Amino acid sequence: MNGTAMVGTERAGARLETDRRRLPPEERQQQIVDTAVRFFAEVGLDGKTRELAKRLGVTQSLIFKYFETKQDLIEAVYARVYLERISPDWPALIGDRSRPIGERMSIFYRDYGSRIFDHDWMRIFMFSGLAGAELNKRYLNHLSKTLLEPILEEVRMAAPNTAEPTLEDLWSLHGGIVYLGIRQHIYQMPVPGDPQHEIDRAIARFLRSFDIEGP
Amino acid sequence: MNGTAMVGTERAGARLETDRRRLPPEERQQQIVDTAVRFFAEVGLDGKTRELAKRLGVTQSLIFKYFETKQDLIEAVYARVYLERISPDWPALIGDRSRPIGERMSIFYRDYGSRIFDHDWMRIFMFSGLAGAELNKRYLNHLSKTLLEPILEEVRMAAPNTAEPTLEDLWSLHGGIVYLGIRQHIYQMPVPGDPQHEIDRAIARFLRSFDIEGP
DNA sequence: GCATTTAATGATCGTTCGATGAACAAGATC
DNA sequence: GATCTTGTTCATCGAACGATCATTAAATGC
Repeated sequence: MNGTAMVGTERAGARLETDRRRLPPEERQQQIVDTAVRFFAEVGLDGKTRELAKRLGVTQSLIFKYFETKQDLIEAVYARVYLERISPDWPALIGDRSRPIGERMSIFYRDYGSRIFDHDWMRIFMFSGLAGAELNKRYLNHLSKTLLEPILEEVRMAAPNTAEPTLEDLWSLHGGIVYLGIRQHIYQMPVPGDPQHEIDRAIARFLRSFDIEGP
Repeated sequence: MNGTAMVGTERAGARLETDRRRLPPEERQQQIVDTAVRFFAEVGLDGKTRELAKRLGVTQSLIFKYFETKQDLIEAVYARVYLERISPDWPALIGDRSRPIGERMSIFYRDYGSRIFDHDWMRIFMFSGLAGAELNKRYLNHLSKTLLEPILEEVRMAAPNTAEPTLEDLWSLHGGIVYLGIRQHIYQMPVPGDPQHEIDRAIARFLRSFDIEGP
């Protein structure tokens, strides 16, 4: 199970797969982080460096050539995993009043779901949250400020002035959607085959309760 | 740094409250489980028995007099914590058609919330879920069968025959409510001071989206 | 082909883990 | 107050942990 690219020199295939492979440092470092993401997502941040090394097919000591401490490796895993979860396009999408709010929310949560309904992300986010990492709070605060609050404003614009939605209402909708991923990847329960359909239903119910047409 | 053992009042020969105390086995066992619940909820199931012993003010070896292995202790923690979370009264409440469905759901989730919006429970449930414990699945399946499905039936009874709610709709509502506790106890974020108010809003929105009057 | 550089290994350090068993002492009974 | 029971401590085990460092061998330049 060698996942990485073979190096240019192909010498008549006499090389054993268990050979000691010499990778460019940058490539090796990336490989370690890749594997560490999957590894820590499975077993938790208390996963042992020896087992990680076994998955990598290298010795445990090699890991410490690329990361001074285990904590440094974990930080690299955080950095890797927290990228790719937030798109800079979302604020523009949310504020695009040429489209109905239901459509905007549907597209947003379709994209959002495709990024966070991910085994590794879900579990590492939960592990780090339980460990008290500051990253989770920063992430959620950022989410609230740059996405939920703008959505709230747009929903208010679209709603007849009867009863106004609150930010907590949006957190509730958000929680209901995220809970789909929690059921699947944390509790490992079966979930509906088409999450987007459930998400659209949740959005439609939300908007309908404020007399707004859904997606 | 260790504040457990030292004595403040120096009455030589007098009864020292922090002395090595000899407890009835039943009492000691209960005390260990009590402390272990709080301890594991804080640091996770990988918490070390020596640190737990320090909190108890006893030696580490004493723990193994009452529990053959650490895993046995964890099972005892599970058993302790999973009790008290489900009331036998709920099915009768949910099926009581002399009251409007909104009121029944409000009362149910008020009681449910008072039981699960708990620091120790929330975290241990999440830790054990991440560890792949079978208990979580059993708990959630039980919840679905004995509570969510009956609620679904009652909501359908109360709804005009326009659009029928699904079980997934109820999971979505449930997730939105539970997410309040997750934000508070897992991510340690500030949450609204009156959770019941938010819960009632969520229920009202849910029912309203099916043209039913809320609580 | 030989010297140089440097990934990667292998052996090992000091520490800490869960767990064990002998020794000790608190409390009841007589 | 001597005796007995047993809750608790003390000392320690082997395994496993993160981390270190001298050694080995694959790539590179001359």
